[in-house]
Amino acid sequence: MGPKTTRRHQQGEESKERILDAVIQIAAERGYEGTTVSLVSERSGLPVSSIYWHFGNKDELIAAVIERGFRAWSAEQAEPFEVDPAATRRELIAAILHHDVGSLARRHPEFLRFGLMLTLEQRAEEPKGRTLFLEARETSLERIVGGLALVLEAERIPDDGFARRLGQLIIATVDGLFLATRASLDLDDLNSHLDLLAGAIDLLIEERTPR
Amino acid sequence: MGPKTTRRHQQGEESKERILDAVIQIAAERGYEGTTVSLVSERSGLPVSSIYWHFGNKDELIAAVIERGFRAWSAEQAEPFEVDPAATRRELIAAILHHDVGSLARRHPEFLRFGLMLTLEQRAEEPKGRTLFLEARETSLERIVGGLALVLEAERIPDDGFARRLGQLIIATVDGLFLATRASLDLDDLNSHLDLLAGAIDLLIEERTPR
DNA sequence: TCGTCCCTGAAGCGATGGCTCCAGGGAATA
DNA sequence: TATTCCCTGGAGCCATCGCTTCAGGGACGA
Repeated sequence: MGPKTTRRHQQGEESKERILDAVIQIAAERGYEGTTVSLVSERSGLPVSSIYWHFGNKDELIAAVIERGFRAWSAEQAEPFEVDPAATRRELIAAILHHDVGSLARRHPEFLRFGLMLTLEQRAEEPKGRTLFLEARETSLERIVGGLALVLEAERIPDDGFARRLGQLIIATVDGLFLATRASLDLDDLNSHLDLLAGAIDLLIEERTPR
Repeated sequence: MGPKTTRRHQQGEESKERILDAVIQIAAERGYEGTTVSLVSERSGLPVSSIYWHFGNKDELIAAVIERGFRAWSAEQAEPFEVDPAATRRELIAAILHHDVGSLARRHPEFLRFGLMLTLEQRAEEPKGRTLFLEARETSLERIVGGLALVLEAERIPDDGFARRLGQLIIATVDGLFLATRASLDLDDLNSHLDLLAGAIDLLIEERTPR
């Protein structure tokens, strides 16, 4: 399975990375349709034939960049993330928000931006990259719902889909806040809005807590 | 100022409408770049030359469709909207949400969808339509902030930008929820999430109320 | 009935889209 | 040194892109 000519193979991997770097940059600016192979070639400094040699066609190229982005983000999510045991519930929720979704907006803005574009689009035949992004998003939802379910359980709140609804609300809000950074909101505002959101979620849970 | 040949002029207006109908349909599916004049011609049944005769070029065409969408939505927002005087604050907030922003998602989904695409995009020269959409969005924010400010005032909560932050949170959430309808959320869920959001806003205000 | 003006139809411009082909170059292996 | 295999370079295919041009057709006021 291993490559025969290591050195040469390594250079190929580097080329792939350079190409994908160019793709995510362009795609985040101009969307699927606006991402042209010749532009990718120009910005990456590699010839068109290399792009096709590595990725086969445009759809696979786009899919590859989504996959790489999701992998990078997943790796970060998997990092253990410690919380002060004395933290309030609200602080705990805020921590989840910042770690799980806020990080996406902060550390992989191009990935999220392009992913949201793909989400909005709809063409005759679904780009592979769109499917991948939606799956990634679903995975992320499950993660958040899992975290919320633990919180609800600790409060003895029966979870009849409540955690899921909260999770959907959270993801939606973060998406929307990120979108707003494309208009007039700046990144610092985004973080403070995340805290506001954490407060709102906390209060919604409080309201449901039996006593 | 009036048209000379009324009948012919009227037909021209109808053609314009048919063209814009085709544009918003295509643009909501495929974005700015994916909206080609020849496709618009095909779907509207009118020749390319008519499109250019009416709108001059592609950028103006896109701008016109955004403008029409915003006008339609504004007209609806301007409609008086009555609230039960006995309504709770939460119900009042929910009513504002449904009337001001929810209506956009429900009644002009293509407009919102395309607008969000434009918001995400960024090309060398900003399309006129994008600027228009962002202005529309700003107007809408002011409206909501105005409504919230009244609520805060009634509760004697000092408004040091709190209303604006809530407004931004609301718009972001609605955008995000709409986005989610492009993935897996259905429209009924959107409405129930709006109520959840109204509850969250209500609780955030409650928390700030001096007593 | 005539001329005017709004709009349409068809043809076609240069540029660019995705994609293919194929002759190599150059490191690794024999 | 000879051979193999990964990758690159560049020319070029055909379709379609945005956009333009211009000769009319048809309803109107005169």
